Amino acid sequence: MASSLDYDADKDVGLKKGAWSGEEDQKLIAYIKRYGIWNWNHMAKPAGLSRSGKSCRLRWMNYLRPNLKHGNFTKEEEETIIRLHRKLGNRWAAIAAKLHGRTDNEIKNYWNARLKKHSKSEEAAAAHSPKNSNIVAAQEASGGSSSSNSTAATTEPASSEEYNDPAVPLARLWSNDTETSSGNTTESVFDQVGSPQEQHLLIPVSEGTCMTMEEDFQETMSMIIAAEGFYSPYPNLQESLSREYLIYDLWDN
DNA sequence: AAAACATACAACCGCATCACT
DNA sequence: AAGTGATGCGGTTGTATGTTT
Repeated sequence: MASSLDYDADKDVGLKKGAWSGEEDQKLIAYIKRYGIWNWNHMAKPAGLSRSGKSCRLRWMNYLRPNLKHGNFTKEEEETIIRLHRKLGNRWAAIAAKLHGRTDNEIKNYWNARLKKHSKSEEAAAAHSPKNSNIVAAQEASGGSSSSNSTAATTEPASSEEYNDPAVPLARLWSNDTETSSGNTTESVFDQVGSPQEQHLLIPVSEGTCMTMEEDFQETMSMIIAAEGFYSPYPNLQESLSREYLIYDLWDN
């Protein structure tokens, strides 16, 4: 059975695929900030996105979610991954759970890159030491030895400061949020008015008046689009993120 | 300078599992 | 208990970017 989040692949040919634009990021963040996460399949449309729920979820979980770290892994993180992988195997989500701010996807990518690099050197090494495993080789390569000239760590582990830097802007986006550890916002309009299903996608906008979530969101977005001002955390997210700050200013006040 | 190759990472896909009715 | 929808996970692919030849 295809899951509901797979439906897009089969039916909704019109849905956009591929890399997310800054504008799309902006819409998704703004929408979640305002309404919270209630149903990925039904959130995309009112958020103004021609994306599948699955795509939205993935983008959120792997990139837009607050408190995510971006950038190179630290030595400590690297060692943790190796240790946990030895213990848990390819259970990336479980490993990610132990590394705050890192996603399973990121860890998986990192590990696979390492394994690829190591598989070659390991084959050579295997001639000398047949018992060597990928994990051991990876551990040795990343190990504390000063001569960790491992090919694996081409992405040389960054200092804490280094890897923190790129994450700052997104972290700032969410710095004033109340959220769960999983990154889901816990306070949304639904805390006051009930779930979207319950409210038939209607939210109160003033005394005695309601509008649909889509209308409300579009109205807010139009205000934001009209605004100016930039903050440029990521080169490719320049405009979107700057708009985000304006969004939060508007909504927080 | 340009082509070929390597690398990193974002995103997609299919399946498993969970939750609800 | 079975059916259905929603979510999560891991494997894989596509592509942008960097490096080498």
